[in-house]
Amino acid sequence: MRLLLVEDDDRVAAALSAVLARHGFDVSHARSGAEALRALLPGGGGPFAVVLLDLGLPDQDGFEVCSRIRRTTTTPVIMVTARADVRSRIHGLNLGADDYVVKPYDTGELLARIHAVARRTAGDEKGAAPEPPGGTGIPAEALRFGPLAIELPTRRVEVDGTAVPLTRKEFDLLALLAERPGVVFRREQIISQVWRTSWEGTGRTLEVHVASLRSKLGMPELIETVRGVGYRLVAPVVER
Amino acid sequence: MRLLLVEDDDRVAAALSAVLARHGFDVSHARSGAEALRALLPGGGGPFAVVLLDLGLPDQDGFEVCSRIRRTTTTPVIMVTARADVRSRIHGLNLGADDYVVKPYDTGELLARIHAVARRTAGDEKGAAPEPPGGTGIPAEALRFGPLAIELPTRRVEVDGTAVPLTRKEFDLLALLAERPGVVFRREQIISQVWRTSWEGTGRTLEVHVASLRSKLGMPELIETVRGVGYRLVAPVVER
DNA sequence: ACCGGTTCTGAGCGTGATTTGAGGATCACG
DNA sequence: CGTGATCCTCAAATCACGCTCAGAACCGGT
Repeated sequence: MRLLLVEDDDRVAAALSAVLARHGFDVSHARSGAEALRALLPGGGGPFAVVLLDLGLPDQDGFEVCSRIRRTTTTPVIMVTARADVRSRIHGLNLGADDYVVKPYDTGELLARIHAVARRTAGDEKGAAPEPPGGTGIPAEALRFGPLAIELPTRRVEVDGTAVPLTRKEFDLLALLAERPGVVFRREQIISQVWRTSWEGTGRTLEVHVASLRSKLGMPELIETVRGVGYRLVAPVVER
Repeated sequence: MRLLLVEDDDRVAAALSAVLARHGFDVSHARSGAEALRALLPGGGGPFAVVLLDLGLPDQDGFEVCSRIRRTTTTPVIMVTARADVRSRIHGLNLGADDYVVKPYDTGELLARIHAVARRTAGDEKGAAPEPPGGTGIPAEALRFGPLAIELPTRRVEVDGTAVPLTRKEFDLLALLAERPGVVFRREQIISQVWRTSWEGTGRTLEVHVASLRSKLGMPELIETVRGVGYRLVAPVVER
């Protein structure tokens, strides 16, 4: 379960991250409001089950950040802050925050509250931007590249209309590249995203998975290797 | 918007009711745990958007009441109590409560928290309480997948026209998957939806229920396991 | 308090998915 | 054209994951 921790103080963030990680959360860390909003964009590391938002940010007002998050996503927000006054609490909650926890807090309680919020919102999905106009309303998150179709929620991949069974890693890898067609992902980047451990692999693992993807998809040119850097998904030339 | 206020002290209840009513809520009042549970049964005055639950009840432990509410409904619960210690808070939240407010509280904050919870829950309302047999003829919301029919309000499941008795968890699990055929639910997602109380699950529980579902339905292929991710209900083949 | 049904736990097992390793191909650059 | 670095292929070994089964705990109704 992924969390986004928005906190400018690195020491606090590190300590809290450790605790959360120990309880099974996969924590991303943003040091500013801008960074947080970037992380919430598609491909920014999400989707996140919950955002823990400190109000004392350097670049902008925490309330403002919350309301921006609300404007583009439905990702739950728990405000975590030293501002204890009732006015702030009410303001925060009315801005769309799901909970408001005052520092200093008990770690166990914070965990319980995170769980409570996540429990309610599990299955909401789509922390992404609102659907582009003109859509049918239902199908939502499907990516297409010529004969290739990738359905995120369903984890199905089709080439020329016939389903291609992919394993977990293969699909995650493909989905990652497909989220940003054309841009080059570095090997470490890919590894830390697909394998959620930052273990610096010294094996041929990544290559093997890429190979198997290429062969399964039957479009070997789709995934281009950029020597010394990583890989990228080349978008077939489409009219614009 | 309907609220259920569970509070044994009539004076407190009256005062709070007045405030809530003034803010547009339709408040029902229960004086005991038993009364509260009765109110949550179908036809008891609900459905309620939120339950405000005082822990200091005369007839039974408030935690117990919460846990019972959770066992049969998904109605959000906000615990409102004088018990301020962290242990109680954590316990309450882990029992499935959505929020925990300590007396004395600020009325404005309570309102904001009610709204925050209701906002999240708006539009849930599904497999809550079972409808009494011989119902009023309300159009049953039924899902069909080939020979399989699922009636949500009635919690009945039929295969080839013959009823299949399912246990509570089995039904909830099936209903969850059936809600979005084809999409893959992660194990954590399923657990937090079907088992509403947060619990560090380190067991084979989910597998066991899936297995029993598969065998009871006699259509083992209906629920597909997606290795490393979770499960999905295979969508009926549709032409496009 | 009892009883029947439901839910949870733990150990062992099988099946794929993932990783590893060695050698061969390819590339960039002098 | 040579050379080192980088990437690819292929198969075998490892490992993680989900499945089964049986029994224990637990709950709800009588």
